[in-house]
Amino acid sequence: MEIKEAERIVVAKPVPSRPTRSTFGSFSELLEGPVNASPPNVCSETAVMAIRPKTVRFKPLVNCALPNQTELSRTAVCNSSDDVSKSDNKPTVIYKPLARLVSRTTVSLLENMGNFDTSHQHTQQSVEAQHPSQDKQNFISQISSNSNQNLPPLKEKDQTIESFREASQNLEDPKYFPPVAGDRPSYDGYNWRKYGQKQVKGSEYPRSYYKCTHPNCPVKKKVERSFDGQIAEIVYKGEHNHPKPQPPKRSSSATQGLGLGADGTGQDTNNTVWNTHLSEINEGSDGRVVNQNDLGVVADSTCQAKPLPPFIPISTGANNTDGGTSDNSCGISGEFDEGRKALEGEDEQPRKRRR
DNA sequence: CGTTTTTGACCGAGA
DNA sequence: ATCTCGGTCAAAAAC
Repeated sequence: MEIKEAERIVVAKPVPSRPTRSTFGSFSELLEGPVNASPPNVCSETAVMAIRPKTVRFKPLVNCALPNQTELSRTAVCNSSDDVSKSDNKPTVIYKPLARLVSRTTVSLLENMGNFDTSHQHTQQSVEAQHPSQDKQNFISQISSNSNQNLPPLKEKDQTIESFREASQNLEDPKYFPPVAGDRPSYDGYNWRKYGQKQVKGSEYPRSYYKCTHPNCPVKKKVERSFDGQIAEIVYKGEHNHPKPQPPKRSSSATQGLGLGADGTGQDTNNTVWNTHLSEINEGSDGRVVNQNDLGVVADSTCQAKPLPPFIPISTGANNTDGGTSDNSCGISGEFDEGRKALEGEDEQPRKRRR
């Protein structure tokens, strides 16, 4: 692996140099540049295959984000979707929420670029490649399979999808960006307080630990984000013992940003919906892992129309088995939005979010 | 000024 | 008994 990393680095170098596009008007352009450029190269860069973004990336990499992203996208693109299909055959087993989802990042990037469809499948595969472990593969496979196949109509899922779609739409819409009520009130409708962050060994990205800010609420969640702020993985633990805090407003302007993404999910009606979800999720998804393939959907709608979604594995802690699922639904939508925002500019987010 | 985030240290579980 | 690792705590910093 190490060797590959080295290679990867080498490969990555070219990316930074890209900025030759002196005409970068904005950061977004910057992103697009590498991304757009990558596809073509990607194919040619079969070598990239060897390059595995899996490499652990440390915080300081912020500057490297673009390069890495590019890599990711490339890798994703390079990988053939065939493998993905293969993965379908694999048993649907789930697994520890081991962090490992590069795809997210890739997906997000793709989404931004609009090339999304081209790579998301690959992305999954890339993930596999990156993670040889069975569990992971299975996990991924499941995801991919789910995404490719149509998942059972889980309500939660639907909502998620909708929220994502909306979110995606919002993304496209410049208006969307308005930092939604800060980051705390996650779009999932709950308020979270970060109480820790750590670089987990197996995961590529740092893992953040959040607690629900509600007084007696034991719910916690772990979120792994790529540098670009995209959520690689979310794991919920526990169950909210309180209704969602009602966002101050979502009827008018602000509503667009927050409301759509999260609310579209049904937050306005939240509690009710949540409960529904709880039961639903528990049964349907085992109450453990929720694929966010739907994201892909979002991307799809946004970009081209391709069903393959990036997946974001969301896992709930064992506790959720009983009913913590509500968290899931919440978190999912919320996190996505966050991720999206992150896409816009992770660096700035923290600032914006805070007051 | 109050709240949240950051981040290193600490703790417990598992190997 | 020791080591590793994930999760949490809590002081300091940032907003």
